[in-house]
Amino acid sequence: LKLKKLTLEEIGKLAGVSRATVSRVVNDYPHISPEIRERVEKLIAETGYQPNVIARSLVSDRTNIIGLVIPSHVATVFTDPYFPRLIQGISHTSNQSKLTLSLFLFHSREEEEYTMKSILNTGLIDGLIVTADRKEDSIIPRLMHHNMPFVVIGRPDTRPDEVNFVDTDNVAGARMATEYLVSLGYRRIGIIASKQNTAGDDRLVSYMKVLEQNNIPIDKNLIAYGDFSMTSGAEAMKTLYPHRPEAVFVCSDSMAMGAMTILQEAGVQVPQDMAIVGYDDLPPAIQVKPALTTIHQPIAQSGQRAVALLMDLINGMQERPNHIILPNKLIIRSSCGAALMNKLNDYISEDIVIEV
Amino acid sequence: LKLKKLTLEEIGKLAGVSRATVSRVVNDYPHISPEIRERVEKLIAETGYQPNVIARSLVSDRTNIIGLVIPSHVATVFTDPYFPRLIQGISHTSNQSKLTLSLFLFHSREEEEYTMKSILNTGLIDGLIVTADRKEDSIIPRLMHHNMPFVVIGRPDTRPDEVNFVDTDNVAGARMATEYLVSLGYRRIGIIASKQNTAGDDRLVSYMKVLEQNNIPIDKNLIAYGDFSMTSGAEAMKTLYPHRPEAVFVCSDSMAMGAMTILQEAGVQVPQDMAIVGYDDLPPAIQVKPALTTIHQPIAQSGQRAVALLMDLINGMQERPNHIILPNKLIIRSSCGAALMNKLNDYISEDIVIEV
DNA sequence: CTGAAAGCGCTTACAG
DNA sequence: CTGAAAGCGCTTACAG
Repeated sequence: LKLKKLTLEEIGKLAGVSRATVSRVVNDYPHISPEIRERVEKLIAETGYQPNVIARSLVSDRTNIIGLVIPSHVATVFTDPYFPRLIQGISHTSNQSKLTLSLFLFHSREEEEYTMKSILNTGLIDGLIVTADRKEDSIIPRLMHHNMPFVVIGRPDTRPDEVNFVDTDNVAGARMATEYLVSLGYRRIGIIASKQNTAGDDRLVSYMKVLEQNNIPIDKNLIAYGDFSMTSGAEAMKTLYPHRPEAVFVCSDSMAMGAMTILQEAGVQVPQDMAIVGYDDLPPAIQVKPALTTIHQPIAQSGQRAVALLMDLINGMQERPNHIILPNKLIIRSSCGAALMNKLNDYISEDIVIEV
Repeated sequence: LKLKKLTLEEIGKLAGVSRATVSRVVNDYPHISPEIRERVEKLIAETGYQPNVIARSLVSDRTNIIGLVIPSHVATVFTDPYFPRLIQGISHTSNQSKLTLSLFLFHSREEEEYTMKSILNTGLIDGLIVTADRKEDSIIPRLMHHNMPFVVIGRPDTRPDEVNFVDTDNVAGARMATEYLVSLGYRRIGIIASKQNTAGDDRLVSYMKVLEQNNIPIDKNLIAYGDFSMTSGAEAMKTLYPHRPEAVFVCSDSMAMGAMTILQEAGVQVPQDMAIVGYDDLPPAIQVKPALTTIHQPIAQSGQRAVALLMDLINGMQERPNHIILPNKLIIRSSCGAALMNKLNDYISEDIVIEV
């Protein structure tokens, strides 16, 4: 079916040289006579010849294909805008590095099992980027038994020390969020957290610490959990709302949007009646809520860094596990008072952006 | 760096047969003596041997890798939940068919140019799924000059007859949406449409036709356009709102959510003060708006059908271009009166779902 | 039913 | 600086 493509051999014949020489020209081998190089390059340009990457891979044992793995536990939240954002970052760096990105999205344990086996054994994939999940049967421990280079997005639950990962500074992010709300004068500050991953843990712990430091008692009625989906955010807000929080730190923008639909139905105005701080790096298209102050998590950048780190691993440029922690920013979209500004400036000013 | 993997040759040595025989066992060639087959299969199971797909591809000229191409013009709306949904469908069928899915997301024209050239010439990709765009420099006409099998998601703008595509029945969908609003008794029915693609065209034309058939004058002030993003939906609603529509058909759920934030700020209750019909197949996680009636577009299913069609093309099972048009459904989440029900039942009952 | 051999399109020591 | 040759790990006529 496929049309026959040109080969090195044929270019060589046309140029009157051997295929070895053409190969050397293609691969920028330095010691080639200028005339031959020119002749061959002209022919390549004219014919549009491009080397067969499969043949090349067979000899080099490198395909320049990397995989993004979304474990089956995570697939259920795959429609969250977090993932397109992550994919944008990964894809961008892959393109620049001339890597091909394959997407492995598993819809069941069996699919995951079968496909992972194939990924690990058939030689198609040079390395993997894996989104963290925390289930018992996580694929991360399993990956550690193989020699496939991989980078985790988010700090993995088990044995993070032994694994390469890229994460954002969730402790500092949640601290900024909570201190911001405290500095606005609120005392009854709720949280919609998550037990889904270590990011959720870090944010909850950091929130509690800030309350303690400010002598604000922790009220369990003001702590709810979601799974990062909009609906779970709405459900969580339903349980929080009866306890009359003045402010809520919602640990993802998607959950925040879900939470706000409940407030809307209840006739609660944000931020006048209740302050909300979200968390994520959703693109402008999603940020239609000027009322929503958020912690900006550089999702796309995480993807970029993950690809760069993975390339180092593939090239053997990395001895011990590397942990990249990217800083977050507080993005304030509504106006805020001078007292707040002073307090925040004292704190970590470069991490705070005011967009009014 | 990579550990040495087992080869056919080595399995053969262990089993005391030639690599040709092992190859035949692996590929289920029928005429093999039972003893040898059993011996080899046992060895394969014990060692976990899996054939090197690169070597296999080099001889078969097939990689079983398909690509999903998001043109650079479309990449800006890639964070819309439409894409994860589409990817879920494509990925699911790819996994089942033992195809590897590669994602080509272009951030600039140059990236698109460079990468498309490589896709078309290096032999890595067996076929492509392309999301439609309508710009002058669309990659679709270009693809037609090559012998790479491809399927378009959405009816392409130019020469659709010559191209394989999967689309949904936007004419029928928009008709259902508009007739639904008409049957509720509304006369001032607005639309937030889009000029981005043929789906937008079809929906707008169908909307206008239904109004005409019901002797409702078309008011240009009630027609606005967006680009499928939430913000554009919000912007569009800002221009519509001053003209006091009683109802608005918004041609995507994302735009509908954007539009509803404006209504919220204006204190307009949906559906009490204004009826809204959206369009898409967003997962339950996004559907936190019971107020929002929508046309259900089977996005994931489109992806599944596209993969199936693409496989046929790759296998040469398809002579002339195939156009798959999937039906939409009207999903009503708020209560509706008996008069409406009668009218809708007369119309196309199986396409209407009431979820109260 | 099974094996030796050719070949897929490259790369890369090795020789000259 | 260049070419002939070996080899990457498979598949598949061809012989037997």
